[in-house]
Amino acid sequence: MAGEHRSGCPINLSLEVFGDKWSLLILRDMIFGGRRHFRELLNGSQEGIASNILANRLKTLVELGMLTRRPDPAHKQKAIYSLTEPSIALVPVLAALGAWGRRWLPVTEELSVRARLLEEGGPDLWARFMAELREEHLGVPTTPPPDGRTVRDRLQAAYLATKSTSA
Amino acid sequence: MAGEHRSGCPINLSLEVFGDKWSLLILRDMIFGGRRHFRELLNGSQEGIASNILANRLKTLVELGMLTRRPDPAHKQKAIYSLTEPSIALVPVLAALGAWGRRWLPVTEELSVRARLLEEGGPDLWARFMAELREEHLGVPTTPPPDGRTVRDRLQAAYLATKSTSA
DNA sequence: TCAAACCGCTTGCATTTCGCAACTGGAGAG
DNA sequence: CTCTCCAGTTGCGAAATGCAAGCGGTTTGA
Repeated sequence: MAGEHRSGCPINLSLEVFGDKWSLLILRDMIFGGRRHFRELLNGSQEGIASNILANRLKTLVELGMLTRRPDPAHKQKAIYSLTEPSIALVPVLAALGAWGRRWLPVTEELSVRARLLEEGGPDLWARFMAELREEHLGVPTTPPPDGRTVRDRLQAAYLATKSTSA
Repeated sequence: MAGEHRSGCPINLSLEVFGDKWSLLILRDMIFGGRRHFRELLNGSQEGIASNILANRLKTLVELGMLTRRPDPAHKQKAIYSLTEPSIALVPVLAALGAWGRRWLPVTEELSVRARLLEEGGPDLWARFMAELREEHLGVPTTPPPDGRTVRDRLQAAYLATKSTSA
């Protein structure tokens, strides 16, 4: 499975992990949307991923160590997907990518407000967000949110507020 | 050509631009390797891109506004590709991606030393590098390098030094 | 108790993209 | 005049993509 690499360049190796149109969107939905189950990822996808492609990407992301998969103890047929440290560490990459896309591409207001907040928050906000993800996905305890709301809640609230005013 | 977008999310739109295994490598070779011609990109590619794929990607990158193409006045059959402001603005994204890949993937020492310097240099170094790229590709004058060497020269020198010691 | 909805996928199949190798017409150099 | 270089192009088999339908099992709600 660990096939040959085209080169040992960090950018190339990164592209070998998520150099396709879907993998990074799945990670985005898990990171920012808090999705953990197959159906949540399938039905919640803004872009409409097909189930076979989702299944295939989840499998390879698990094989690559970007995700882990375990059965849901409360629901025998559900599987829970969790982020790993490498995928949590993508937060700054997603922030940079979101900032670039927001500046140069025809984004919609409501779907880019999260990117704006993440950009404005800077490395401190990213670190806080990553700590919350570690708690949620890896069980690593963190301090409670400074203002009582998690970073994801704040991003989500901003998204919903923008959506309602632009509707 | 400006077909439909799957969504207005900045991450998704970014992936629609370079969500494949080659486009970002071409931009990387132009940004860090200083390549401007088809043959330079074809023969200099660490990863061995095929000529039809290179031609196809250059065409779509031009159509998307990430590159411009013009004939070489000194050599009638040569074409010169130039970065545009959006592609120059990818420097922070490439820095973040390189830093991530360097930390989590099996990179080689010589091919990741550039990523390390870029990470250590931080936003100031990125801004300096982007100014040099604007001068080189867009004709926007900038101040001479503070220490007499361009950022790309410094990155390249570090790469060559690492390569010779690990050979 | 039993049907309906939901669970994570899998399968079949048509379309698109990828990628190798060979090749093209034209220009530059000696 | 010929050899090399130039930016691609063409043909074609292999692989990936994507749509729609289906699968065996589980949970839910009446």
